[in-house]
Amino acid sequence: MLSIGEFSKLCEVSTKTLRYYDEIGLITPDEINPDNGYRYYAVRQLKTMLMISRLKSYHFSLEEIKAILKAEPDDADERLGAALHRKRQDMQVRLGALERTLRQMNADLANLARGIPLLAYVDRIDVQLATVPPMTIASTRLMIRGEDYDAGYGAFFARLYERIAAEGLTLAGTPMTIYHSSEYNPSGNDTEFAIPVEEAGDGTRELPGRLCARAVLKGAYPELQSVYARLREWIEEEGYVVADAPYEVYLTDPKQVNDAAESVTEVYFPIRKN
Amino acid sequence: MLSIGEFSKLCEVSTKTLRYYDEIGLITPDEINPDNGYRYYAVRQLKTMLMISRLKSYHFSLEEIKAILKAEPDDADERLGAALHRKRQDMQVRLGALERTLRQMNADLANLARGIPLLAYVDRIDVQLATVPPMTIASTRLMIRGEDYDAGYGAFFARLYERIAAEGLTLAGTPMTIYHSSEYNPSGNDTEFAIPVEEAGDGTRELPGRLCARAVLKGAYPELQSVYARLREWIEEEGYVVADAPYEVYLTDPKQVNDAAESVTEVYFPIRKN
DNA sequence: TTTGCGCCTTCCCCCAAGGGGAAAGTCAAC
DNA sequence: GTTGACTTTCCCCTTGGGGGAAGGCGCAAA
Repeated sequence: MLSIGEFSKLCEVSTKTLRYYDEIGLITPDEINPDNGYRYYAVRQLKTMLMISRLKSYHFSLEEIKAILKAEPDDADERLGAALHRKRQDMQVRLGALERTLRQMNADLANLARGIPLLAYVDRIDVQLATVPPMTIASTRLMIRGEDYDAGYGAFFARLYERIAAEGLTLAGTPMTIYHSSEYNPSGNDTEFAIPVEEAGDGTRELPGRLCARAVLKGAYPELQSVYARLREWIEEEGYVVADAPYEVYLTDPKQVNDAAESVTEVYFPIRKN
Repeated sequence: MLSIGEFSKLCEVSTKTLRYYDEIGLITPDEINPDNGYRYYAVRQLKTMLMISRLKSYHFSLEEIKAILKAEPDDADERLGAALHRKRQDMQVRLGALERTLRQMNADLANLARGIPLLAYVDRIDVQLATVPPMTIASTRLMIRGEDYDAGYGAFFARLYERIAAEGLTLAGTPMTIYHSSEYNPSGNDTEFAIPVEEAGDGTRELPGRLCARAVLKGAYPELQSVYARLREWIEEEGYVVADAPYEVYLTDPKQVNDAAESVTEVYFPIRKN
């Protein structure tokens, strides 16, 4: 039997942590003195704690670790293997993200060294006034999360193309996305995926012709926010106000253009004079 | 002027987040209607928010971002550059740690695939009974954090060697560390760095001869905990109890052995029959 | 002008994974 | 028997917000 202090020292885990783990049921002392509440750990629990520490170093949450430890012996190894597999995927994704972040930081540091402010490029985004003619679009509208966007929009456009083909409609432009939400919500935003067509049909609607501010983005989508910022600056400078939901038009097919830096996207804000 | 909802949508940041940022003073609305408390953001604040988002993607804390944004214009770029530099270091360290973790996970997965439980090696750690003769040690004792250990112990042993040389003492063994703390505390533990010497002198003390359980670790220090676990198991099985603070003896010089896998460390637990 | 609906406000509680410290009880060694 | 070390519970704090309630506004349609 080891007191909490001894156990703590051997595991290199604070007593605070051990009490917390007891509280959440991750590892409960082998014995608790009913008179004074003192916790006593069995020596064999050192190995359990070793396992917990290792899984923690693999960035499992305590909840996940608990599930792994509670597995029945007959399928414990299997479940552990599966969990490790999944977590490895996870870690590889994180690693990739970290590497991209580092490249971005390096680019920013290089710019700074040459005396170029980080956001200087925003002011160089070109904005034009555009008169957009009325059009007919085939569209689906739903709530979608920002993170699911990348994975989802391919599928939505594919389904739209199918529907257009099934109805025998004629394509009249490249895909676009209309952002209807009045604010940003991480758990989902009101988004409309649309493709312009010649004829009206089932599941199509009319978009009126109108005046728009337009900017073109060549390159990665994460830069889209800066395009929005620049557009709003321009709109204010020129004395317009926003009249409707903004939309993006994808001039290049993301499936054809595998280098994100080569993709071309237009951003439109419907506007009117104030 | 943009309402909080509009601003939120343009920045792809929730209104909750914007109110929180206002609360902590990271970005406060350009104007607040004194009648109803409505927040209104200036269009030029979109660029500030863009900057915040970018710094957040670099894993700066909101507190750090605030400090960067509040810098006076004359040295803003300088401070930003310095902060980016530091954070890049940080990210590189994290990247390295993540890569090591992934390698460990791969090793574990390979073991599992061959049907070897992850902690099987613990049971194969060899423990012997050892009678340690009394010795004299030159030592310094202090509170040190687990994380500072790697960086610190080189320095402490270097100072001890200096002192031994200055006093003209004769070396009688390799460096060792005695762990006096009765529990593990992440903010610092009572640790004694010691080197055996032949003669008594200033800042030396006697270590009595005694019975010990000893195990040898070949390889990385992170495995030390498993050696502790195995030792305690052995001590219990054999009917002994721990009589004093455990200590480690470094048989190989960490400065000479650059491959951690080649290092050899002994772990001793002073014991007596129960 | 009223009504309705959507937007905005504050307020409070919640998450992970514990850390810090207080007040009180207990153990063990001298 | 006393002291000092150890342990207990309890409560508040951290980061970066999310969820939802209750109530106050604003703008457009009827």
